[in-house]
Amino acid sequence: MAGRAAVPEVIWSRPERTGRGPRPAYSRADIAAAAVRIADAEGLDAVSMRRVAGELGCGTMSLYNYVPRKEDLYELMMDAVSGEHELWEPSGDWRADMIRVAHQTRALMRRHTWLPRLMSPVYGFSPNALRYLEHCLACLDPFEAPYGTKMELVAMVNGIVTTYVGNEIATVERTRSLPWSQEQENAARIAYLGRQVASGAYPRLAASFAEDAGPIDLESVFERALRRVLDGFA
Amino acid sequence: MAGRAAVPEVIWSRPERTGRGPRPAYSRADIAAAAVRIADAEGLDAVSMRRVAGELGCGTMSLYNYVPRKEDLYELMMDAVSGEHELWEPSGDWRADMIRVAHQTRALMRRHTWLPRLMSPVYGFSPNALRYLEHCLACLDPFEAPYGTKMELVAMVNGIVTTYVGNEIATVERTRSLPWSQEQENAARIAYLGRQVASGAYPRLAASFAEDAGPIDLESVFERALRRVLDGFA
DNA sequence: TCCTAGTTACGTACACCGTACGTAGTGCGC
DNA sequence: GCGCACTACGTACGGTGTACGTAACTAGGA
Repeated sequence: MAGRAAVPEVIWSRPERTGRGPRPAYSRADIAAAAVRIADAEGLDAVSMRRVAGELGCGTMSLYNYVPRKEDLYELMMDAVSGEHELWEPSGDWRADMIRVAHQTRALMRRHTWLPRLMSPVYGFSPNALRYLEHCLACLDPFEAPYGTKMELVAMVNGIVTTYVGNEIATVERTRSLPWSQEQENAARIAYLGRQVASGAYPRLAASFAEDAGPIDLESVFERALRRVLDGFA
Repeated sequence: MAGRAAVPEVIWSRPERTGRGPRPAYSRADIAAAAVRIADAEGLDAVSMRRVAGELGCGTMSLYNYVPRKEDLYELMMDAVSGEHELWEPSGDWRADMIRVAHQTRALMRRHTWLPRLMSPVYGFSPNALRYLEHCLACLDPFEAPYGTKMELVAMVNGIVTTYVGNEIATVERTRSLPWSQEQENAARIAYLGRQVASGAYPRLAASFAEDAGPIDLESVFERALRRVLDGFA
């Protein structure tokens, strides 16, 4: 009666090892690492129970001893990458610390491009997620406000990072399964947009199109967005 | 040679009707409406090619005459709900107008709970998406800034709405496919969180937990976040 | 010490998915 | 009026998550 609970169950409340029966061949960390490896290399859609089991070298259904549902596999993955956050002694300048947190999270997400798609408060309860949240709150110690407000700030920063990185990598991830390249895709969409805009139906869009802003630097767009949000809090 | 292009193709650049051959039995609007109806009622995962075809009353493969890939079905859905935005004559107060835009989008997303999951710049080229963007830019006419900045503002507002509504409905959507209710799920997670926090490993989290803030009102959390972002721009 | 109950391991099977391909019928443009 | 592009759609393939049944194993209680 390992899995199949008829009652809600957080995977983290299940002990990894109970003592009875044969010693499990893999740890949760092994499984998470295998799944993350696949997702990094071939995209989130390549992460199937069969594929992960294959990567581990066991039968497909054996995985279900460790992970009652595929959702929980995602949860293990999220916890594993949350563990990549390197924490530090808060500097005393909460604004600077939050900017550092945000940049680190952005780097994390660009390293694991499937992460924004999986981002959800549902995965906010894992050990490493709690550890990360506690660190954010520690950085916010000098920020005099109720914890409710601090939580809102953390949620906001995480939201911004997720949104921006998600947008940054959307076309990249999308064309992974398509028979043409990202450049071709972009060119086709720009061409179509140009035609629409030239129709005269969207004057301001046309003006925006005409305004030559030079090449856009994703990093600085992100930086500006982040600072504006923090300004809104101060 | 209707579908199956080896070259990138935006669905909107394909004419809905070419003239040759039998008159199509359904319009794109019909198809989008059917898909939206299913997604609203049973969740995005219930939207399959077979299911939509069944809803329309045609064979599964007939759908592929209208929609080369399932992705394009999503694109039709996104355009259809974008069309639900009701636009207005800008008031002259861009801040007020953007707040109104944001609230309307939030309502739209809460009406179609699958929308945040599908939100992506990839779908930003559809007719109704362009119409919506043009409207946002019109609202921002009094805001003196280059179009690049206005675009960043619109992206930011959309991002905030998506993030917040996405978080609001995450557990609701999640438990749709689970054998237990959302309330049970939440209770289980809170209970687990309580146990973790009580362990003493997360002092600030514990303090936050202890701080009785009363029931949280999602609407006002959203409102605060939105105003902070707009403040950051002004 | 032995027994047994709770585990691990995993093969088979089912219902569902997206969609490639082939075939038949239809009606517009030349 | 002919030809061809189009619509319609059945079949089939390789994939998915996972329910279920069975065999092997091992730690705890008698």
